[in-house]
Amino acid sequence: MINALRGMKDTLSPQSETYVYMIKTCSRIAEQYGFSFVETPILEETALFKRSVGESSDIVGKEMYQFIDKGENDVCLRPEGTAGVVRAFIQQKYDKAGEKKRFFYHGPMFRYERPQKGRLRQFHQFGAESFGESDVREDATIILMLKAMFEALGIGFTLEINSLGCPACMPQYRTTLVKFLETREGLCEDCERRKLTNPIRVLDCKNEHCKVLLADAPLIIDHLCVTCKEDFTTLKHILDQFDVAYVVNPKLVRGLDYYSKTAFEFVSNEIGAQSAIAGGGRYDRLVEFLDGKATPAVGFAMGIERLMELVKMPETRREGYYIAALCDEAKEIVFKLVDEKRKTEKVLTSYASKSLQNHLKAADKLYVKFCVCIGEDELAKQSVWIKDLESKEEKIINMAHF
RNA sequence: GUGGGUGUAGCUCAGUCGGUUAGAGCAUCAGGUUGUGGUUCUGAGGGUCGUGGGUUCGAUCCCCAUCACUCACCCCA
Repeated sequence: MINALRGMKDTLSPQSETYVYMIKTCSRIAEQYGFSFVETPILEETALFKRSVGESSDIVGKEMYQFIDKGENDVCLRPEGTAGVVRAFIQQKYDKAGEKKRFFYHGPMFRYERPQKGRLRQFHQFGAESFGESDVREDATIILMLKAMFEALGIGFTLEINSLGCPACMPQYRTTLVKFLETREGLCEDCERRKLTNPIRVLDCKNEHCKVLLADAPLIIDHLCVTCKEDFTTLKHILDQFDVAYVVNPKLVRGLDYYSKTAFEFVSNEIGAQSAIAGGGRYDRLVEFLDGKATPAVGFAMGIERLMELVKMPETRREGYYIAALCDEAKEIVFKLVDEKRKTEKVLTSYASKSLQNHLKAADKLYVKFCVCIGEDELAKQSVWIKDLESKEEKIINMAHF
């Protein structure tokens, strides 16, 4: 027997109904916020992710499904969605046009990790990216949009925000931080490495000893330039105004290298250790990094599998018809009626002729609203017997009027 | 990559201090005097007890390995 690969899952009913419901709900809301659907390839040139996500990240460093294709191209399955959308944005020359563009996407992402609760090798994200808008109100809007999505889906969350600074203040802070780190002895191996590659990430270290050593580390939030500081204040102000509860987490850094300024994370405490349900922020320099014309941008991604078990689905109601034969002679007309009715309704059937009791049981189980049967009596009178399984009303109507 | 837990019927799980034909509930299918469901009754089908090796007269049970699933670390959505 051949099984699905490790960390890869089939999604069947009823989970698939939840999946579809989530995509529909989030897509609708994204459209209301002016975003349009974009579909980009799952397979991309490896360089795209090395340059965008960053070689210092674990995602690129050790989690990519990377291989050489038959044309000798170094390619990989996308580990996240932003890079592809940015690439498409630049390839369409939207950067040069200078228009504001807003996109949303959803689909599979791939990371070669050890699977656990809320972490798969092939998982799905819903995300959105906004290009050309540098106003911090866009950052706030994206957070409000996410809030609207979670509310529509009945999902509770806590929101953490931070500012990572911009080219005007971040490098300076970085130097300050590195100097501080030089004074600390006994950081873990990972942190020693990060010190050189991406010192900001050291702050996010989960190692208890490191936490102690870093307790009084300088924080970016205290070293922001005037603009960044003002923007962060505006963001907090808007969130207050719209009753979005949040906590400022000065040690919140995004795992991907391209973020700057606003960074945020939506967290749930109901789904195990992998508690981040959505994350995002501003990445004003990424378009440039990928050879486009400098374009401010902000976006987010949410993990669909992590949210699936939190979604509160609307109540399902009985729906559609079950049409079946009580005797072999009725089979032919039943088959015809089924096909006819399917032009306008959901119709289920049985190819076997069985007792009324059996058909009622089957219809009930399939959770349809109407059970329709045709037997000897109905054939003789050219009628159908129909029962509403909710109201229990039943009647016999002319076949032509069914 | 590292560590813990678990692998018995389609599903959820019992069980054998190592002993002959391995059980239950749910689900499925067939019936309950010839046309009335969701909460009835009866019966049936369905298992190489994850795989390979070892110990033993004998292993589903003990030991080793392996694979899978799962949770956590790490990382991240």
